[in-house]
Amino acid sequence: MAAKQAEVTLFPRYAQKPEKYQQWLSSIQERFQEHLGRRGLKLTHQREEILRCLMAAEKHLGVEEMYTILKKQDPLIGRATIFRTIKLLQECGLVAEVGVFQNGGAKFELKADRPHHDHMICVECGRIIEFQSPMMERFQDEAIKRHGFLALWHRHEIFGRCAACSKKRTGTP
Amino acid sequence: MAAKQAEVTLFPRYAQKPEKYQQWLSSIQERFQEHLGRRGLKLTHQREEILRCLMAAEKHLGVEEMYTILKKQDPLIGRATIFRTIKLLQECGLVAEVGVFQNGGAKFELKADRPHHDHMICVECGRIIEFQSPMMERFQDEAIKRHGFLALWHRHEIFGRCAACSKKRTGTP
DNA sequence: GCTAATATTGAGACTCATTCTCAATAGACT
DNA sequence: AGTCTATTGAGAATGAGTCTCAATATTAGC
Ligand SMILES: [Mn+2]
Ligand SMILES: [Mn+2]
Ligand SMILES: [Zn+2]
Ligand SMILES: [Zn+2]
Repeated sequence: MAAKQAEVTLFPRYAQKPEKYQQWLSSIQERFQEHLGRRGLKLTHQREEILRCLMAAEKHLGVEEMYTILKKQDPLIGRATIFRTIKLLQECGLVAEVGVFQNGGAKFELKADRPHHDHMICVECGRIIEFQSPMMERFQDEAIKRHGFLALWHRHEIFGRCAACSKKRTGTP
Repeated sequence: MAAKQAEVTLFPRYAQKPEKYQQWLSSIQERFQEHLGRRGLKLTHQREEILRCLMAAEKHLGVEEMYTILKKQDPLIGRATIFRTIKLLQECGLVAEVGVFQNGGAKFELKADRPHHDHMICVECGRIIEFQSPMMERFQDEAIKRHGFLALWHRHEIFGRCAACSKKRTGTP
């Protein structure tokens, strides 16, 4: 096969350290492989490429976007395979869904090794702002305990206008 | 028309005070009417019934459920009208969407005059637990400010197993 | 490397929530 | 009542996501 390495944009925190990046890359791939092994599933080129696509993209990707990207390398790839693979990646905690907004479909992001964060989504320009609030998480945990709930995952999304779009508004009434 | 009053289950907090309930009912209807008026829209029987349906039900309702309920009084009502009306009610802040979960469609709840709350959703039995955490909201607001974001609404849903379903599990490995 | 057993794939059919279209009708105003 | 609109419901259309199935790729064992 010896296909030329996909032209990935380096994840910013690894921009200056390609060795580290390679390490990170394989650690994640291993984690995926392990999950597959545990369930008697196989590692295929498609699954590898789909994971690579999510690792390379430094943003929240929709299935259609991934399809467009992946088709360049593998014109025969099918949407169904992307959906199926994303599901597998979610199962093993490598990928999270974000921003199931009214219009288009869901978006996904690589979650591996990234600290937990939530999202503010601009309804004007679609920008997704990531934010962290340890305090918020802490009181969330408290509420969960208070109700004897067993939390598996959560979704906290704030919809509104980003700073840029708010500014634009005030200029034109 | 003089149709017999819909057989509504009283909202619990008004169970002992029917006069207060009537008052609440009309205050909400007025608010809806006002919104319609402001946009040159008309108040129709269907719109009234749909709002009444949401007021009477004391839970989070899906469109299909509402359709079933409403058909009993008006066998000709159409799903499209329900969708359209819900959208109007959301616009004027009377109704909120909750728990767009993987499977079936969205659920809705009457929001008018109820204090803000978030949801824990049991992935086993579908139960929806409402909870409040002023502290959480407070730190959320802080994060919003920090990012210069203008929040319009938010969705904070925790998925997992409710206390009852957790208990059931521990009994059978 | 070759084979057998099994999982995977992609095309396209399918599902199902939501939206759209449009001709008939109902609401608001005078 | 009459006029001017907005609304309605039936059914078609859309679109994300899932399913089916025959062809193919992967893996483990030789
Ligand atoms: Mn994110
Ligand atoms: Mn609620
Ligand atoms: Zn914006
Ligand atoms: Zn439960």
